[in-house]
Amino acid sequence: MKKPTLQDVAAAAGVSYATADRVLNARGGVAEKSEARVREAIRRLGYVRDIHAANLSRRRVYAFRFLLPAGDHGFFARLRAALLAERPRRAADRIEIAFQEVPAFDAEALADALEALAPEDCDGLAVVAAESPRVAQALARLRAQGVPVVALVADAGPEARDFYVGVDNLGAGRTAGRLIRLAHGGGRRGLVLPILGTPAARDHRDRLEGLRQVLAEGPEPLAALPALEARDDPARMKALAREALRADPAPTAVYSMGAGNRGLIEALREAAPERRPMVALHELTPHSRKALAENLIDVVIDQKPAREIAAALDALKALADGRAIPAGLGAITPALHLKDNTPAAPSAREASGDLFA
Amino acid sequence: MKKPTLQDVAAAAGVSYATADRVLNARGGVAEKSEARVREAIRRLGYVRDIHAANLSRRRVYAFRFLLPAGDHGFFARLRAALLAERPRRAADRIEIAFQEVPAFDAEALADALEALAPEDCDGLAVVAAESPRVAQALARLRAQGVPVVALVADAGPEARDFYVGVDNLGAGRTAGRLIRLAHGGGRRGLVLPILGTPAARDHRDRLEGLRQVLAEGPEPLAALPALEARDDPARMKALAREALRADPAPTAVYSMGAGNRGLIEALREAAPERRPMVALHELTPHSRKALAENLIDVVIDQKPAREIAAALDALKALADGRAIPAGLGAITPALHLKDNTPAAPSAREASGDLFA
DNA sequence: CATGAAATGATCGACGTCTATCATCTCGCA
DNA sequence: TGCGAGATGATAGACGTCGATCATTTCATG
Repeated sequence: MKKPTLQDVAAAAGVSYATADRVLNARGGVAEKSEARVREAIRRLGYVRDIHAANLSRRRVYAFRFLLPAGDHGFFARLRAALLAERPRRAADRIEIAFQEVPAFDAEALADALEALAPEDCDGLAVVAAESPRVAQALARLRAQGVPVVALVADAGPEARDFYVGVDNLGAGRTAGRLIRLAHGGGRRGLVLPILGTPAARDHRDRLEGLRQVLAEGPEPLAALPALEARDDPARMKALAREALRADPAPTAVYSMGAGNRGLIEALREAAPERRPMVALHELTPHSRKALAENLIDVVIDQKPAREIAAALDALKALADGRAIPAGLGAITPALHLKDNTPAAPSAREASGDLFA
Repeated sequence: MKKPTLQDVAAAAGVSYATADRVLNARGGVAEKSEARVREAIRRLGYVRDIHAANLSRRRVYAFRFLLPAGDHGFFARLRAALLAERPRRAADRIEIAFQEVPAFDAEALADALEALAPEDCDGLAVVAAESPRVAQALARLRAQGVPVVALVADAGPEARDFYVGVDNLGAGRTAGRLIRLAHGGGRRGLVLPILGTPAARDHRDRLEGLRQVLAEGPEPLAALPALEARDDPARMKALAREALRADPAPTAVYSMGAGNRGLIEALREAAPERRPMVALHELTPHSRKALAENLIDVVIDQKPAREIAAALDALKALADGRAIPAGLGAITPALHLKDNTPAAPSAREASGDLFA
């Protein structure tokens, strides 16, 4: 009734432990016939290698490396904090997390960093990728050298990595559009103001596209203004938003799909509270939390960085162990937060990622 | 640089391995002075017991038992499917999941089942609890016998369990209210129809209370009809909903906080599609997915049963190992699904929980 | 039939911990 | 001074696997 060991498998296959081991660990030098009998015994007994005993024996620690964009604020800071928070927990499972910052939004710098990586000190790599030929090539080299690669948040293209963990940004944009439509129920007319960082960013483009799709749907399309480009800069955002909110006709809804929302929130706070537009924006930060609490905005769409980190680690572990990755692990569903379903803020220590304070 | 072993601790403390082991495993018979030195060495070296080596040595497998309400449909079926899906995955981590059904909504039957449990074949218990004296007492006995108890979905009271995993139903109801307010933007007047299973259910009561709080808030309260009691029965639900939708004035929003939504959806499908009310309901099922896709409803609030199961297992493991439970593990934030952010449906095999098909 | 390569068996010492046993040492106290 | 209880040390054998080494068997080939 208890779990069979490799010894049991060997006995069942009528071979020695050594031969069963040769098959299991693909050491070669086994006759086809014997190999078949061992595999059959494994199947029949439902043998599963005891990964923990194996790791103990071979003194294995999983060295996983994360390449994350630098940045002390906003989403990447949360991603980094989530990673550092996982570090001590995963240590108990022999997972050692190496963490390296690379310049944000810079495919060349990312490629440099990837090219500098040696496969021997890395059992798995998670990277906020970019769709660039050099990045793809650097990843191809690493994978050829046996390093599993997980793309995180931003994909490198289906061919360039083993697994992708991230949200569906088109779906996020469509969901924002859907919420905006909901807020224009009862046949109310509206004018939607989209704000993005830059159309050069793939995720922003996807969100905008999703928004437009839904606004254009159905018998009563909603009108949209041209998208503002705030370049993820709070000051610029504030100036643009202030002006746009004063325009006539005023927008009835605002969807900000990039960063720098602090500026937008300041502009909203200064504007007349009555008849403020419906506002949806991205990422749960101290500022957006506060804005929700103060009824300055309505919805925050969040990428759940902590979940993305956890999923990436689980995927890397599965890849390193040669196991199947559970279905749906990489498809992170963006969370919608309104005023009353916002999880408690992480403590200051966790948020800063400083676990040694 | 590598992780210290108990051998290292013993050497650093100037005692033998045997004494260090006596301290670590509280076997007694150690002088206070020695014990202090061992503890100090543990602290200084940052020693952490290698749980996997320890489990290997003592042939430990975690026997966790789940008591879930019976029922082939709806939420509990999803909870059960999620549990069975975790079973093979957790087996690799020496976690053995025993699973037992108890009659739903029956505190006495639950207490019977709990009283029948023997602590020796159970290293941890997760249970969809109820706030009843007998249940509390049965749980108290088990905990006194060293069995950690996690309440799942429905709490047993803060004193009666070690940990609670579940959603904040008041917050869920408030969020539904918030969405309904959002759908009545621009000063539109409205009439909200709440539907629950039974006011006897704590979660339904909490959701209703949350809804009412938010509807009553602010300078422009929204009116609500008396709550209908559908008793989680689709047929009854359909009849009640059909009648309510035809009333004059018709409701502008419907919030169904219980089960049996199939009936509500059928009633909506039969009603005039133009000017249908805004609809929010609970639990992502095949029916609610379909209704989202067909634009019959607007929002589905989901408890994320798979996440609740995973959190319960993680909590049980941490309790069994005497580790701290990560912050925020038990507080499941309910998910809001609109038409475009609904995760892919689990395959038929997964949904049925039948993994051997 | 001898030869050599390929296949197989047997076994050892790790890995870090647990459980157990037995021998030895250190005291206070009679 | 000697006794006994309590504290400590030393060590063995497991847990299931890995990575070796070395000896033995099998078998096609010349």
